Amino acid sequence: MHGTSRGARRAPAPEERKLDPARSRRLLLEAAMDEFSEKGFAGARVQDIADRAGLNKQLITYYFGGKEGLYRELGREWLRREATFNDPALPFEELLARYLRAAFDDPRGIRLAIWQALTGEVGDEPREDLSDMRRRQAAGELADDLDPAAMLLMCYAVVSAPATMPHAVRQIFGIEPDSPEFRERWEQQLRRIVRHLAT
Amino acid sequence: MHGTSRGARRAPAPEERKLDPARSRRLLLEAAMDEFSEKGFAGARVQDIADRAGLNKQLITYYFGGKEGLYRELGREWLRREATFNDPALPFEELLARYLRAAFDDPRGIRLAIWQALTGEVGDEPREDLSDMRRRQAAGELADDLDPAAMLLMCYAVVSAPATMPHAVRQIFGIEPDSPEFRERWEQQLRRIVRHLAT
DNA sequence: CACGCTCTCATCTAACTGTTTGACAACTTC
DNA sequence: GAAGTTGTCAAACAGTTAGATGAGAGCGTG
Repeated sequence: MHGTSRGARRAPAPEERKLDPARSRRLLLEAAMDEFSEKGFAGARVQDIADRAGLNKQLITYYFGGKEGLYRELGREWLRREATFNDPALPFEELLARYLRAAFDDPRGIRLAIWQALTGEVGDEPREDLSDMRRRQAAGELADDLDPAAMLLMCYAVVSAPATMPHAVRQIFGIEPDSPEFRERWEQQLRRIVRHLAT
Repeated sequence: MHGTSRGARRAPAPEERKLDPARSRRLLLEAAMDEFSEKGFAGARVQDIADRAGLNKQLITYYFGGKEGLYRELGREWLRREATFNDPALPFEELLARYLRAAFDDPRGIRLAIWQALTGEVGDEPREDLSDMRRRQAAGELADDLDPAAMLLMCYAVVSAPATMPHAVRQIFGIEPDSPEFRERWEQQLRRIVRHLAT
């Protein structure tokens, strides 16, 4: 494209701008996250994404090269965010609770991941690091007869459960999966389960 | 093209009987289960279902009134099958293992359920019965401080996990979710977890 | 054999979807 | 302020899909 000769662009009108590429990109990505996490790739409509962003659908092609490009960009972006979470200093119980709350507050990432899993899309995510879990096991936070890998998968499963099987929540608990009551109850139970698995 | 009345149909499998409505229905349902569980409702193609069944796609309209009718029928059928499973005489650990093996042997039902959950379809499934779990808790199969409802949801989650998050399995365990190695390892770990939760 | 149910095949169409095209306004640069 | 670039939009386009229709073959039964 244009060479690096272009210096710092003139301050782009701090207040209100009619043409704001960065803003448009962001709006589209945000709208796409909503739509794709809600309906999946096949179910999502480019028109709906554009409508939600309040922009013309043609901009999806313009900025991302089409529906699929937008979808991929979304996956990449979310992967970046995902990485910065683990805190070795926290007790495992707290760490799990943190993940759980994040999942409740914004289930879109989880829904997107599940959809990718169901449609058999393979992301190039790196091998999961088990060293932290092993350390916790050595420190007595996890019983010796349990497999750190299995523990991790179980955690993924139970944190995602409210998002992936809301129908089961309604059936079993008789309350809405996103209600404060359920959030609290599920978190407390997970805490207890983790405690049981430490001994 | 078509003008010549083609009396020579392509060899219609001499020994196999044609014109068998029950068989056609079954073939279509089976093929539909494959396709829908694999690609979801929006992603599945009527043509593909017909191809897989080795039948004409028009029969889908003929027997089920269209794609959606077939989809609904599928949900109803699977619900019926699901019901007959619980065996109160079995130790909980064994019961869980049974569910797990069933899930491994045929993940289509689980995949379909997850897809329904993601797309927000509400089946009219009955309220889940917790009495058996309560009985087990009273009998000492589940620690007193744990919620039977939470236990049940956790079981659903961990049994479904290999089907709903195969990518996580590959990341964490480094093996294929449907490999015998993983099946065995996951079952053993779930058994141990259940044991931990009994005390 | 004639009749009705089962099934195949080819064709059509109506709707829908993602993308392309072209016009044009907003903005930058000189 | 003029020229050129970038951002945005509306309409047209091309591909796909589910479903309808009609002609007709296979097959059991009266």
